Amino acid sequence: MNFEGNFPGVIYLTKGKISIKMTKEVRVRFAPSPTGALHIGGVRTALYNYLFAKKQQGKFLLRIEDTDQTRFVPGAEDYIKEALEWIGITPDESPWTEGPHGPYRQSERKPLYMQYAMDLVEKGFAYYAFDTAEELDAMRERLTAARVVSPQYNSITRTQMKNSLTLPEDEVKERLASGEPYVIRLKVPRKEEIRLNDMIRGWVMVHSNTLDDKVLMKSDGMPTYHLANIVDDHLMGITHVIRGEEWLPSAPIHVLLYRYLGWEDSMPQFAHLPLLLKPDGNGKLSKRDADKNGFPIFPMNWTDPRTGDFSQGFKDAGYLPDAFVNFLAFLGWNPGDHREIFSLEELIEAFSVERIGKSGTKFDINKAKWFNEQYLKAKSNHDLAIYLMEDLEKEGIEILQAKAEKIVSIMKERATFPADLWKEGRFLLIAPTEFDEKVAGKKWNDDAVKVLGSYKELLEKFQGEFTPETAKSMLEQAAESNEIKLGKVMQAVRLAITGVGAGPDLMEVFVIIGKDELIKRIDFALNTLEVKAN
RNA sequence: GGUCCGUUCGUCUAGGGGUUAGGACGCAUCCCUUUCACGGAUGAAACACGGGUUCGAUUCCCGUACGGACUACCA
Repeated sequence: MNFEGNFPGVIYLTKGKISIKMTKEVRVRFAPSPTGALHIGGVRTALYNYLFAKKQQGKFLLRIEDTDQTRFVPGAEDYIKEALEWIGITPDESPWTEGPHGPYRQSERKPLYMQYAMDLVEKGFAYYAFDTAEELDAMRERLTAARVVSPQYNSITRTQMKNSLTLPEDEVKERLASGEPYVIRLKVPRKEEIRLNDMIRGWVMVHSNTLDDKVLMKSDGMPTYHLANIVDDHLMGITHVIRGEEWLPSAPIHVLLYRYLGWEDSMPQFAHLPLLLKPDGNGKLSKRDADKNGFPIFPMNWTDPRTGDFSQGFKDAGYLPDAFVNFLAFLGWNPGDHREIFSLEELIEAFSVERIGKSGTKFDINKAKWFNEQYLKAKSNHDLAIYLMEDLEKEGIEILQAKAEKIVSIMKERATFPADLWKEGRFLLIAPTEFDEKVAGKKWNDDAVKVLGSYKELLEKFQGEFTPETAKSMLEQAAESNEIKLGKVMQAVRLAITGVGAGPDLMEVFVIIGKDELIKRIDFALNTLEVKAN
């Protein structure tokens, strides 16, 4: 991290150890726009902000950036709230837990912004513009036709447009008084080198002649992102702005705004995060890629209220929140050692902006699955059993907690998602009605028929406690009495009982199924399967 | 096109002027085992290219290529 400028703290050297004491509380914000479901990239931005804040014992705020009323999507705000809740990060200040700097919804802060825009106009750093959309289009077309490389409203073109810089003062007043629509634009200086020290990228320099006169106040009286975010960050005491790389090109505008508003001394430090890229090929990760490759891109299910488009979320696909967070944290960051599994608490402890990478990160769903498996295996049988029982309930099946735990204990090694517990362990509770033909063709033979026949008899006579050990010894006995090696028929036995050729330890399976049911299944298999193999 | 950002195994990445370039996912093989899985072991697999600087560059500098972001009265 580069602490040039306004490092909000003091560095102490005690007993050879460097300790940093923050004299100014670290305050960061996540500022999504409620225009739809929260994209996974946005969730990661929120996570990194949170981790940074908590690591510094600072505050994490959530601010809703809803200055574009045309893009408002009902439900999006609740979605953001619930998504953050799901991954376990709670904002210290938000529209729902107001702090000292509210409101936390920009639409509710509307009356605040105009005075700052006016301040800029008065100081000569901004101006009124009356150009219509058509006039702007015409200007761009004219410039394109004249082979101007990048047509923009800037220090040159503004002299030919309708604004308070070109119009007589009286006319400007008149237009304003008559209620004619207008915007307020930033007057970007013609020749100036704008420098900014990004915590991730170091010094970034941009010449002002490549910047255009950004609209600050829209004709509907709402501020644009550029103005609102600076005003709010300043008013809310934000010390660090951690956001996506897509903001880097407009960061110089923001520096200019801090300067013109007279807030440069308390300007936050910027950190622009690398983008999340498509898994295949190139470009920013989008919902299209997710649909195409069959993986989620949103934290939770989302149905677009305008199109009715449904997207499955990570939560609903069976991802555990801890696993999801762990996976997300490693998309662009690493702790610098070889550890991989981190709880949220551990992530806070290990997190630092210095260890965030610079380059874009391709999205690999396999890694997410691997993390999920790790977390699933680490879960207690007790918790997983509750999950399993809920799944079973949907099919009208009720079992005891103890039995559910037993099932979970042998199934969780091979599950990626909690739902796999039941999906792949179905045969433990429901007898097969058909058999895997491939396995039957290869393994089902006369020997298997003989052994199973004997085994059935032994089971019927058996009185003691049915355990994996007794189940095994009887099966061995059944094989021996037919002078058949048990190993030769094991697969066939498994097939007869479970219907498939693979699964957990068979004796454990037998005990869960139970002696009586076992006998029924042997009968069914013996009556159904035809011997094709030898 | 312009501006800005980036480039280490297929992917996520560690590292950093002298290393057998390390780990993880995935893949392959083997071991464990009644099967599958788990676990363990092993293996294939990378410093974009060209110039400098240097005794030495993957590491520093400059170009080139490639990729990306931005280029709205959207955020």
